Amino acid sequence: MGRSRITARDVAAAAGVSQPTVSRVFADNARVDPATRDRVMRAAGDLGYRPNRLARAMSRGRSHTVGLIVAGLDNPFYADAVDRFSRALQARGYHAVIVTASNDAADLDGQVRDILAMQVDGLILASVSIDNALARAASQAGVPLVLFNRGQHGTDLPTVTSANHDGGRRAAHLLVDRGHRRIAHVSGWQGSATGVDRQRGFLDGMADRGVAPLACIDSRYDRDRARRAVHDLFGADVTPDAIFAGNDLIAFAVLSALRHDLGLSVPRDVSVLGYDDVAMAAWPEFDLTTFRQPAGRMVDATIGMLMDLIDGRPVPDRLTEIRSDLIERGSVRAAP
Amino acid sequence: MGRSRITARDVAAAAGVSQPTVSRVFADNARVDPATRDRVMRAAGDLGYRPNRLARAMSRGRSHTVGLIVAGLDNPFYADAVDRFSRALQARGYHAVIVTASNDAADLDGQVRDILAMQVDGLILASVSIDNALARAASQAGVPLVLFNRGQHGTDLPTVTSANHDGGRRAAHLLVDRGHRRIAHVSGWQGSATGVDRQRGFLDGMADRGVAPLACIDSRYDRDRARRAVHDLFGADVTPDAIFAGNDLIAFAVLSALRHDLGLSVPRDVSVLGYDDVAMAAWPEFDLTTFRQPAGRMVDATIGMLMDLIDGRPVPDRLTEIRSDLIERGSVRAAP
DNA sequence: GAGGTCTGTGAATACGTATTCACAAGGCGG
DNA sequence: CCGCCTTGTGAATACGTATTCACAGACCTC
Repeated sequence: MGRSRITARDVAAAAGVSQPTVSRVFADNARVDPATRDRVMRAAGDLGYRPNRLARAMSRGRSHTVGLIVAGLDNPFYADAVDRFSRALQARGYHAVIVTASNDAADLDGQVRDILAMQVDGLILASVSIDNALARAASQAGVPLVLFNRGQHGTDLPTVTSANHDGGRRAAHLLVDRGHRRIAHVSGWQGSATGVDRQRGFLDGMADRGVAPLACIDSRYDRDRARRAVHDLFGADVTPDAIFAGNDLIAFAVLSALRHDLGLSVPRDVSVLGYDDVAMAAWPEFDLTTFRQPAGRMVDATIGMLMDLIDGRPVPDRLTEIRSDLIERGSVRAAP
Repeated sequence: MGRSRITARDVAAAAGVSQPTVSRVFADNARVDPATRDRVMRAAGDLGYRPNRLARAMSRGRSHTVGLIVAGLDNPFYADAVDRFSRALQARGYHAVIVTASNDAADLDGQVRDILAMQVDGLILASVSIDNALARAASQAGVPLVLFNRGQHGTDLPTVTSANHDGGRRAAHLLVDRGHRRIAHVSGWQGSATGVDRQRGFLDGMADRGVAPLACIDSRYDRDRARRAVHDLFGADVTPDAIFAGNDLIAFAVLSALRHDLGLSVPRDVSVLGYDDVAMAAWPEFDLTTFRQPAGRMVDATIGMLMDLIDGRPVPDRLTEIRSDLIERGSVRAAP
């Protein structure tokens, strides 16, 4: 097991040049005699040399590495996002160091400081919010960060989300316009900006139409909690005829509870509306009407913003909100 | 934006000691006077110093970083595995550099060499198989690797999988024992060891019982292909009364096709058996009987094996197969 | 043909930490 | 009181690359 890595010095010796010349050949920005370059490239090929990225990072002060901190990988939306992030970064010569976090702020602090010690060039926080102390630590270290789909109220940290408030509002409009009057919201976690914004949008949208919402129940993005919420809703005197769910996974849980626990039919008895448009939403078991968060566009915007920050380019907008389009399937009834 | 990272030298100056002493305090294996240690720790705390992990890696020849190459993040089983891997590695002071790969060998080669240049201490290949040239490149670089759930026939690379052949065989036994005689297999990709082993096990299990399999169709882990396979099966003269699916995702596609395209009832008309036991299998829409691949145990075994290899400890078994237990739910009919 | 610019390369050094080596101070046994 | 061992620390150096600086030679201009 040869820990005998080939170094630029080895290549230099083989090609009859000095180590800096090898470095210049691989740097691509310095002028090298074509004949010399050929010799070096041939020697490098023969020896199987690849520049040590750690050493390069040390020397240039750029690791070409980005920290990707994500919670909720059990949600296919975020699994998909991680997939896209990693590909997008690779395409730009970067690599992602992945850290899976809980929503526990104490853990997160250590994890972020740990990953900052790895000299990442940037930080993406997906589905995770951070406090000001942490944001300051990152900015003090000169490491830019972008929040993905989990804005932070009361800060001006660069953020990419879908237009959650707008989506929530349009959800309310849609359900009212389809003739529903007893509309409940099984919301996302009210400790997350995503959950809060969608709920506020929903409430504003209801107010727009002059209809009082039946109830808002926090599911905390938990399937069991969502199921119990449905049971509670249907145990009351006035029962909903439509449910707006905080995201698709919640909507699936709501569908299960309605159909399998309560024996109700969707959308005949109750309409269900989701948010995200994960792949499963199109499966015939769910056939979920939902607002699509365009993961591809959101990831591209995030990467673009991060790269601008890393390279010191001005960032047009610190807050990018991408509109969610309604994907109409079969879980919300047609207009009466 | 201060690129002005605090270095050990700064801490040394503040504490009135030399840089190596600071290094010793943080190394934890060298003897330092308690009073000195206190002064250094205090200074480090005041300045917010954390050792630069890149420099540490350069100096020690250990990056405490592992490459995690994964395909199929759209399968919740692998999303869950990534989550577990990242947590398990963090718990041991390691970090994961994630690379999402397709099953295209040409891409993979570049990606692996790229990540080797990052001086990772080890490599985990999840749901990805590699050719011998690549394995040699890694071993030549002195970087151990472990295959997770995608063994490689004809090599002796360290591998952790579930007991796929055994599982396939028991799948056949179960279906025959439940009175089925027209059993089809909508298999996983026959370019993957996982898919091949489960199918071979299935065929051997059928032979054990003296029942001829109705058909084996390669779904390539693709939902549409699986759906077409079901259509084909039910377009033939003899139609199946049970289907063993290559994994849970395939089983879900099969269920959709049976119920929504063909109007059949499960398990009354057809039994469906899966493999993996992803979380969704327990949802009432699917209620899937399946073999559980214990992700936690498999990940632990993988990490354990990799750490042994990294630290130069002898590895008890290069091939770890973890038995899959049957999780009986409602998609396979009871004994007649 | 002298002075100037341009091109290509090597020597030296920086990046931040860990480690080896040397050394001073202190404790101890004889 | 001398030699020896132990303990704690600093000076020097290594890890592998990128970059700065200096310099040699080629080429050009007037």
